[in-house]
Amino acid sequence: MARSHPRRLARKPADRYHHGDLRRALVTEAVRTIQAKGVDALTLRAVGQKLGVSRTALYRHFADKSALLAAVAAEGFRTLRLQLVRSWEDGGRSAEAFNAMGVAYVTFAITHPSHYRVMFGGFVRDGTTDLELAQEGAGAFQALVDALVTLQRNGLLRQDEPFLLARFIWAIVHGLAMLIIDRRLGPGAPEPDELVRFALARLRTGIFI
Amino acid sequence: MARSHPRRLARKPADRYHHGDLRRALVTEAVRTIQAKGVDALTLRAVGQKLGVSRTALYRHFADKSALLAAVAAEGFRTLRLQLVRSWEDGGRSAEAFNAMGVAYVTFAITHPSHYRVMFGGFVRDGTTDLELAQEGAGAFQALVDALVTLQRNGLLRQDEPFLLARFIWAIVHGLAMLIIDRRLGPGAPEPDELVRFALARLRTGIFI
DNA sequence: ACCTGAACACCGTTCAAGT
DNA sequence: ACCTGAACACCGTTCAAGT
Repeated sequence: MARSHPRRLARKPADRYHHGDLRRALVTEAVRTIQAKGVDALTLRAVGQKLGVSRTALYRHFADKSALLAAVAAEGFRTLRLQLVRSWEDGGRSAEAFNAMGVAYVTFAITHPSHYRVMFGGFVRDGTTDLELAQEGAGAFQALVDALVTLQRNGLLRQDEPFLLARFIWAIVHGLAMLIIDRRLGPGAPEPDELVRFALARLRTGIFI
Repeated sequence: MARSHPRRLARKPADRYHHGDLRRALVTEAVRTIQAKGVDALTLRAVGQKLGVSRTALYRHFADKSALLAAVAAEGFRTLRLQLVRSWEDGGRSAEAFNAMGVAYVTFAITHPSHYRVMFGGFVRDGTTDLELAQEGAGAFQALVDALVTLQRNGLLRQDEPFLLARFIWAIVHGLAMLIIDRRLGPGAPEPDELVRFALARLRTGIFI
């Protein structure tokens, strides 16, 4: 009965230090804020406040705001890779599964537009070569390369240099995703699915006569 | 001989008001700063100072920073359109000229990475539908559509719906441009020219067997 | 080691006031 | 109409100090 007013929120948590993995909690909270209100709305002060931690506690785990954003981007690439691999494997590593990968890629971007922008929008400071970010980015790319190599082995795809081919495919889905997110395709634009389907169909036949 | 120290810079310009078109000067200076030091380095205070104007003079011509960035983006789309049209016409509106347009697009982005990012990076406030920006963006897109329609008329291109086809092509060059700018293609990536050439070659044959 | 509050330098924006 | 300086609210970051 030491507390006289149990209904009131305590000003300080029982344990003064953050319990568990503060670094992880910071990234999660940052992702949540970015998804909900956009990158511009992300402030270190608000993130700290949300976690019941001072606004400078973050500097124990990240060099600066850019480093936090790099972690957010890395997290995004990990999620993206998992979804790509799932589409590929669930579809039986077939040409149809390749199709599903393309749709999954664009769907991820449309579903998490702000997060996707952090992954690609140049928010991470230029000089920085964040190791985790580089690895996760390369990992997502590798999922695409693996699928292409498999298709080539099965005689379904031209024998182009796999990395060059992968960069080309990546540019297509990335371009589609970005244009859709930025609402640059105009009001009369077709649905994302239709765009992806058209792109894949033209990759099948070429566009020239 | 009223001035006792001619060598010293005058604190104030002879005429207290900015001469000529301040709006135009603000955009030009913003473009210059962005190109030289990136979007993050753009501050309204610095722009004003560079033009010998107070830091709030800008608000006579733009609602806020986002509106200035919209004008910067619109300017970028205009320049891009001019370069696309020039490549198309100088190449004789041929299939080869179409090729040149693709190279010109990616070249523009690589030559003006920060400016290009402003055009697409979601810097312009979401709610805003800046008229000038919408028009210039549509104009650049139309240059691509016109070229495609001409190629179709000449029997060089499949008779797909031109706008759908244009969005597909746009996604490809935009995706290539963004990945290159963001240095996402890795250290072993081929030169931009090679990427564009490969993309166009695969658009010719398709990628499947 | 990890966290804190106070302080610093900086920014976009507003506003009453000047010509 | 166009421009100005002062002021406001906000932010990332630093730092000496606490446990």
